[in-house]
Amino acid sequence: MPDGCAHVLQKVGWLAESPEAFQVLVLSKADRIGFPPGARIYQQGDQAGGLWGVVEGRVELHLQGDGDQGTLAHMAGPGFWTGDLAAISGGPRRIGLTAHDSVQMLRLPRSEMLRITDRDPALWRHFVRLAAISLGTAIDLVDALRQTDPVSRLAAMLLNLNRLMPTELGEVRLSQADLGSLTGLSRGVVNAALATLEARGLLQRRYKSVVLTDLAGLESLTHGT
Amino acid sequence: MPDGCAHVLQKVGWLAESPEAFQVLVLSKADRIGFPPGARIYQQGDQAGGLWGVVEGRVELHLQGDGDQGTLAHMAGPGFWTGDLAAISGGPRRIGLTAHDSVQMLRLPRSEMLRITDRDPALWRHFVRLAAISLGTAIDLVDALRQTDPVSRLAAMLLNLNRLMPTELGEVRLSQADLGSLTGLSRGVVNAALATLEARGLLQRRYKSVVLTDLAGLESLTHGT
DNA sequence: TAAAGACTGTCGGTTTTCAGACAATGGGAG
DNA sequence: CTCCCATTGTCTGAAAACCGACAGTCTTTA
Repeated sequence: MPDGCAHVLQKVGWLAESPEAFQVLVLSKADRIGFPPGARIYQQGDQAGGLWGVVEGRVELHLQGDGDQGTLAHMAGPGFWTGDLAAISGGPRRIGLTAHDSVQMLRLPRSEMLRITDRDPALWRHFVRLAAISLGTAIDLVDALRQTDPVSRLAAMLLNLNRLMPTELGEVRLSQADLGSLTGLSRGVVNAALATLEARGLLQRRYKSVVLTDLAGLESLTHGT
Repeated sequence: MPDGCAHVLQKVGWLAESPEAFQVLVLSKADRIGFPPGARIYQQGDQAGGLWGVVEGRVELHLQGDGDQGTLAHMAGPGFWTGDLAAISGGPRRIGLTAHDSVQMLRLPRSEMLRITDRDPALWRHFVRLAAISLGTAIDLVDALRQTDPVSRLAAMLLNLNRLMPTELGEVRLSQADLGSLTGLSRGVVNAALATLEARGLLQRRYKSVVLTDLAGLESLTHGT
């Protein structure tokens, strides 16, 4: 098993809840690959390449592969897994993945994945769980994007980001421009919305980051006024 | 096996691609239940109740369970399956489901589902496929909601709806008010956007419906510009 | 330490959306 | 067949978001 992987992965995400034998099997077959900031990990239309997991750093999810790289749709940190849809169905990638920081990734090739499940079909169950988590994340995203009020939408998006890239202090380290891209709002409106939320004591604006100080308060904003 | 189910289900969606033994097993264990228009099938927060499949009619997907019933987020027709996330992870429902028309549903209880997979763990694989399809649908929805231009957003949403509730002529039978609720736009803007698309020859406005006449043209609107 | 670059907070003009209203039209009920 | 109601197409004023621009602040690099 690659050194340093297990301690991270077993602390975060779905793998921790799988049987240890399964963890060992997955981790021993997975490659560890590093990417510099901005590097393309995979993009829309690529053929299925297996599962990818974030070990360290943050990755950007892109949609609408406009020939180029598509627009920034979401971000995620350690413990996030992706590629399940393409890996399972064998179809082309639906999203693109790009390194935001310097990133350490874990890759389980599709062939290895199939080999593992061939040997023990019951392990499919754990890939089901993985897909279910991805689906939950997508639903959260839809939930956030359906908010029409900028303040609510930003609050929902910040909660999602905090869930996908957790820090001890509830800090979301993203520029307001990035938040604008994620929410589909202009930078000016993002700033105003952040100011509103700060005035209500729900968060603090920092340089290139936002500190969420009242998660419950933010949550209450997202379900109807 | 319930009469009349197989011929529908085997024509649409994921089940058709599964081994026949799996189809028979699922269909023989599933209940068939009818709902009148507007009836609540399940709602957010409910405990996992298994898989639901649409046999006939159309269902509404609701999000943001605002105490009441939440806002209309999506619609789907025959061949659509849902409930996988809750059924698999055992957690509470993330979305609510309501009958739009008079609806015939197929329900596979969670207990039956687990019994089936206990007997033959390899069948998990087919539930993975099911979850993957749901994830693809969710990504499509995110894709549509991320369009900022009303015309593009509406075009993307119409394509999604046509995919989820296919008719022979590419007809989406929904009022402009419903389309407004689905896209998060006001009715007036929906009308204007439809007029624009009609002027370009991409669709035809009808009473309580829209006929898509140029799917490729609509598709090209959704990626950039 | 100093300079350069990037980000934030804010402003004003322009464009767009929203909310509500109205007449005209289509479809269903009796 | 006629009436009734829901839906459409359109318009208005009010509200909001977008865009570009600017000075001030923060961080990093030389």
